[in-house]
Amino acid sequence: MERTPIHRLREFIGQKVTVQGWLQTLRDQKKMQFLIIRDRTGLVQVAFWKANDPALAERISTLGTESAVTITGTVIDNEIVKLNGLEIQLESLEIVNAAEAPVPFEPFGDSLPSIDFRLDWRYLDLRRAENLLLFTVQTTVEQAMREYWLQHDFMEIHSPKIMGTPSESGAELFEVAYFERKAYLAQSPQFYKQMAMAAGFERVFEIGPVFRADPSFTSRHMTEFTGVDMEMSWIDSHEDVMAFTERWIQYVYQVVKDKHGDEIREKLGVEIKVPTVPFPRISMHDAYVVLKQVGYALPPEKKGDLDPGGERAMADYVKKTYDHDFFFLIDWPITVRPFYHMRHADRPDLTKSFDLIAGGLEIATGAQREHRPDILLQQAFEKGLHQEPIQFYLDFFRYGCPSHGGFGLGLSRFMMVMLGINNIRETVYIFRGPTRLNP
RNA sequence: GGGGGCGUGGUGUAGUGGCUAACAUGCGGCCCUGUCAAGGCCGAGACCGCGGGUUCGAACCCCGUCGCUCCCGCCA
Repeated sequence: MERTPIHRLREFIGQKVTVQGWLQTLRDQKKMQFLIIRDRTGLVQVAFWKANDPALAERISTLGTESAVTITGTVIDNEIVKLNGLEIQLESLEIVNAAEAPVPFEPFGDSLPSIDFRLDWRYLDLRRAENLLLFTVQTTVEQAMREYWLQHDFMEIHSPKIMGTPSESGAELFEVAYFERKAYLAQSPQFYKQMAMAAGFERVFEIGPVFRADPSFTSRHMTEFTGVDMEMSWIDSHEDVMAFTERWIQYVYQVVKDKHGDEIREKLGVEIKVPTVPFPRISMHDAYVVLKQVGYALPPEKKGDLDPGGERAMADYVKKTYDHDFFFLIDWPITVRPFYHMRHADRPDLTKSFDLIAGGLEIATGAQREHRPDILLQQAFEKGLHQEPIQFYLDFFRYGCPSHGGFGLGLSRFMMVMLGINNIRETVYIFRGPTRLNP
């Protein structure tokens, strides 16, 4: 018999149905048993008169909560039932996979264990409605991102995650044994998406894993995460990249709001607010002026950069001044940016780059790239890089490479901001950190 | 790498020098004419992360250690 999802049961009043799901609650009384069954779409009460089949009643009595079961029965409209005013009168039940009792923790209890304990039992944690929603929304987010890109003539690429040479700094690379040699896990698809520009693809995107060997113990860092990257050709400046980015984000927010806005409000208490464009743009120079005005003292060693507190202070300022949750922090000094960022022609000390700050959190970094090989090489030397390891990259710019730029964005950070969740471990399917390799 | 905080039944907490370690939830048993955040009664379950010290006496104070967590650095 075909399975009926719980949220459609009302269409089957008076009919016999099969429901498959998890036993969330069992109320075992003298004459009757009530089972609350949950599937991905909702909850339903199942009622059973023990006298109808004492053997079955006995089996039900032994069921642990969270057991996976298949039940069949007749759907009854019953206004006495508080759960959606309907119930299933049980005819048969198959235990697909019994849950041991007790369960390590109660996913539907009043209080939740610490994040660390829940990560040990992540699959149970993921059964919670909030998590089901989060990853449903993430699916929509990625779909909307792709839709917008495809509507604007982007191509999807998949670049390798095993690299032969440390690309940028080398400090945060994981080393792996590669037959007789060493190899490295990619900490960004940066060079390869730029190669697509040299290849004449003109506009590309990639959603894929990136690895950072940073021993960071914060609520917003991971050693492996999903990077959302794009690169576009024939641009005049980083402004072209920002103009695309803000509309792309606006589109994603709109799709999520249309599709899940009510459920997000209901389950997470968050109102999805579609941002207006353009997002405010604030130069690093102006940010320093603002921070001085609002009395935020940056650590003295910060030269041309902001600390996380400074970013949050700027986010507050932008919220008050422009009523906006996003802003671009632009024109970063060359000292704090990588060698491949293009510099302003009239200000060789400033890069044509930006960070996207959302809700006070750094969620993306972008720039126009330097595509002129002689200047690029010179900038690499200035940063103390050696030519040989990056020669393959420098070669991209030798035989006709258009001007280009793009950004890299952290998917889980994006989800944190969109859904107002303050720990990245909650927004990633399975967390990887310096001391977390399981599950 | 630096700093702060926290480690008490399965889980979440209380207890901060006299503890026979408390409460909630979960678990087991019994009871209950349809429950619905079900309810009632009974029960099992922690030697208080680990090691050392102070003290007549330590879950509680001190030192070390491990784990977790948050912040800074770094960044998406």
